[in-house]
Amino acid sequence: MTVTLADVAARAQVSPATVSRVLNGNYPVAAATRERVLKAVDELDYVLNGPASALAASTSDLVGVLVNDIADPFFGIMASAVQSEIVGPGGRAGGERLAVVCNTGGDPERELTYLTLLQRQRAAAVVLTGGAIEDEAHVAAVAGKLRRLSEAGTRVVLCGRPPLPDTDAVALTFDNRGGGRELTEHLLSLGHRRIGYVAGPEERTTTRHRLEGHREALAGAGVTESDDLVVHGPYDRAAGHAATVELLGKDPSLTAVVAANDTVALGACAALREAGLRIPEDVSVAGFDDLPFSVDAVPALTTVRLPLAEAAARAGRIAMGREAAPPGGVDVVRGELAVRGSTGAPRGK
Amino acid sequence: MTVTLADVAARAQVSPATVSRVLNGNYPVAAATRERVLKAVDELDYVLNGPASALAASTSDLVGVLVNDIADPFFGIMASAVQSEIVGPGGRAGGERLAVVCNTGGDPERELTYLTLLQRQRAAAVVLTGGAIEDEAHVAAVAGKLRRLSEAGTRVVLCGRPPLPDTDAVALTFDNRGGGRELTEHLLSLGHRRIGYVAGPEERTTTRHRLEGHREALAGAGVTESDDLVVHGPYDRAAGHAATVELLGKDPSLTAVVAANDTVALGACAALREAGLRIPEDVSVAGFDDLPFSVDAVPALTTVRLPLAEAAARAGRIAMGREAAPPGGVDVVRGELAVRGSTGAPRGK
DNA sequence: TTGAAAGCGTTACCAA
DNA sequence: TTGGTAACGCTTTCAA
Repeated sequence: MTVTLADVAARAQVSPATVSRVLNGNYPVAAATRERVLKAVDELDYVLNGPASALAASTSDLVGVLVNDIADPFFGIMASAVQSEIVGPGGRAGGERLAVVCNTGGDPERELTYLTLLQRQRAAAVVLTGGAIEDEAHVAAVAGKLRRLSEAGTRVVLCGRPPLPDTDAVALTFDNRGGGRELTEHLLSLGHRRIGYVAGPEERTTTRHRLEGHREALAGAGVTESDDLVVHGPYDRAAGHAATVELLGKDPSLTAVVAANDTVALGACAALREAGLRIPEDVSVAGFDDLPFSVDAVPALTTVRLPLAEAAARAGRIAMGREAAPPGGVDVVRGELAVRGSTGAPRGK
Repeated sequence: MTVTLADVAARAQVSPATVSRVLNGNYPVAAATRERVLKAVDELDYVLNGPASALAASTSDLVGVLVNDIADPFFGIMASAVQSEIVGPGGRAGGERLAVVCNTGGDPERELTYLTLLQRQRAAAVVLTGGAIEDEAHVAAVAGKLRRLSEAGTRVVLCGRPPLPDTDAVALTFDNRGGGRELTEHLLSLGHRRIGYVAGPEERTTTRHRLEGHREALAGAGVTESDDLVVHGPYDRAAGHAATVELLGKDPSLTAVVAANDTVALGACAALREAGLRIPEDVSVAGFDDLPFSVDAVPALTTVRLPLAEAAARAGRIAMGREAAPPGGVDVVRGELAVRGSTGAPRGK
């Protein structure tokens, strides 16, 4: 029915072994022979059987990418950056790798399930993106799974979450605490004192670190007026909207809002507009990430840029072993502060 | 090294065949035996070897999802909807399917490459989402690939693009033309006459159909002032921004802008704001899709809602054969008009 | 540089 | 209901 390696071999008058070698390009093959094989492949319209190949070689050309929310552009960027970096060895011909994007929805169970599924597929690498859940049992479970994966030859990369000790997973982390601090320091330097903070979901590393940075900045400036202006919620627009409404209820006189994430920032902006407030004249909004649509969707948005795509790309390279893993298996991408537009000082009063 | 089916069989005192049956749940197995097997699986921490299983069964539990731009929330929604629908037969235990999201970037070559890669993986199904490229040679090439895939047992679904004759691919199409017409009719009914149109990339089915609907509406109303106010560009923010600037240059007095897509609409809004125009007081903006962030990011945005998630979910069901394919293999999701907020009539003048 | 052949871990058919 | 056992299609020593 379907064309197999043997068929190609027969037509090219060589052994199956030779065809395999040509296709994988990992062994010397005479030019003339290679020609003949390639011609046969073409004429027969032969497509390698991935599963068979994976079984024999005990590794597949699949790379798993776990994301918390695939509908969030943040993870779209991560996924596409990884995807563009995962060409494996084999160059032009057989270096094709396939990214399997797994949407965990931030759910611990699904995270584990997907890890098992990827283990089952004998994935070449697994990249876990975004903040991790801070539950001891779950962290241990994930670490265990990752250990098992590495043992089976799967390269593991953590991108945007803390390193996991006792694991040979490479970690690429963002400086969430530092970024959070700088963001709030910036607002403080503009004269803001009553700053609302829309935090991410509880028990998430990114949430905690960014918030800690915010609090450090406030403490450093001796500002206490904003201490109670913190509301937690999921990393989505609706939550940003709801949280901002709540903050305005708590303190209608606040002059700035920090959103723990850009998607959340858009929801915050919507809530402010609905309340009849102008951005940035009445209230300044600061988002954390640097999504393409945030740049001009909200003019004068103050952002702390995290070079996401680059970081994700590096994660991909590290996953594939094309770049030496950093000492200790940990690397940090420093947040870069970028202030745009005319984000204003608090309105006089 | 790694645990195999045989190990489990040995420990459970049964044959490998029986273990396989328990794991797949497709053959009757005595309750007591099943217990024993499951216990052994658990104790040994056994994980099925996907490639081996796929080789033997000549089908994998991978489902490919081709998207034009994974960083666009539109496709994120599609992908996650498909992902939540692809549980295969095998219920609780082994029904786990993995979605392989492939980012074509709208590039014909990559589309074909990914199709080959999925064929290589012996994917259980392939879902092609978003508008198709209107190049005869390319369409033929894709049709050929899809034919080959179906022959090999892969279910093929087209979601948001026209059906492919001579193919047993199920097509789920959006009524782009009708939606485009209604959108512009709505603006016309409000009194707008000079309406700019930011179209998608040329040679794309969605671009053409939506634009045709727009022109139908104009022609139907006998309006000719807007005939030259059409600019093409990619489906992204930057293009929406640039196109709007260009449109304003062509006709500074336009009172409405239709964007062929929500992402584009956001760029258009940004350009209008930069030009000092207010939305919707000075210029009304109408976006085509119904992305979560468009709803309140742009108050009073007029949108034609396409029930994306539902459509994608149905595509998943159809792909998996859980729902009868519609007669002729084609189904149409009708655009639904939703007018929100206070999208205004043109300013007096 | 090339060929022969032994796996790789499951599935599924045929018996029992 | 269960066991035995050929495939499945490729990779990879080992020899030549």
